[in-house]
Amino acid sequence: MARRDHAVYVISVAAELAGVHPQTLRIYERKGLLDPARTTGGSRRYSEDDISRLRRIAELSADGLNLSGIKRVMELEQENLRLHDEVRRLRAEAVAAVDAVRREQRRDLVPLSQSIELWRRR
Amino acid sequence: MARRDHAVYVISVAAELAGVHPQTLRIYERKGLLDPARTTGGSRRYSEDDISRLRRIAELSADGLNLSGIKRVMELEQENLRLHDEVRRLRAEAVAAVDAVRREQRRDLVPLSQSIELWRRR
DNA sequence: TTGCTCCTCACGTCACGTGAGGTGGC
DNA sequence: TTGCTCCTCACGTCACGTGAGGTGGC
Repeated sequence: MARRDHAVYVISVAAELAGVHPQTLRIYERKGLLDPARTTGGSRRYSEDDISRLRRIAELSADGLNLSGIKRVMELEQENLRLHDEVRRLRAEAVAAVDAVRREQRRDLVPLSQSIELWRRR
Repeated sequence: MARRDHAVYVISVAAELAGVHPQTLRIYERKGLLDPARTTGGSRRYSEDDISRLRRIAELSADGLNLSGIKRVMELEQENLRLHDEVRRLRAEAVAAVDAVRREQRRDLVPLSQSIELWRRR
């Protein structure tokens, strides 16, 4: 499987994979909806990530959103995903922190007989 | 100050406050962008919350989003706000949980002299 | 040369805002 | 009665997708 960020598809193939007109891809790019790589000759090359993004654009477009809306929605969805991850991370961290405190304090405890011994030798 | 969810504005006033045509408000409603209260006679009554929402709609519209996009964006913004709150709450909770464990374990500790006394009387 | 790419321009369609027109209740 | 509300319908404008037309490099 190719690296998802490896740009391999020319515009006609990308358009076919996304089910849209090649010219439409150029419009999306002009609107800032995606930014495919370019060959040294100046041709566009689309990655697997670009194709996913194109499919998401197609979905939102089918839902009736215009391009400004699609752009904003995809930004918000990304932010949203980041926040979901943050919540998951924080939940795990909270549990780990409590465990750590418990473990640390248990390490500080000493059996009574040993404490007495230490106290006598003081 | 009126309760923010208290519906007091008739459509002409709401339109004026939001800077749009009354007919536009009816379109927004049909599109599911907001849902003002109704009098028993069937007239719309807008609350302060509705006006805020209308202002946000006007902003997004000025940014070039169409109504489908505005709807989706406002839903995502709400979800986003909820997640931000969740993150803030979790951060506070994590600190509180660690403190609680520390405090609880400190309560379980007994001065050595007292421990010895207890041990002798056993 | 063939078939792609690049770009710009034009047209058709649709969404949406504005407004007119006719209705009914405070 | 006056001025609001309700609704539907029609028009103008704009966004966007499609396609044509002409160009240039593998």
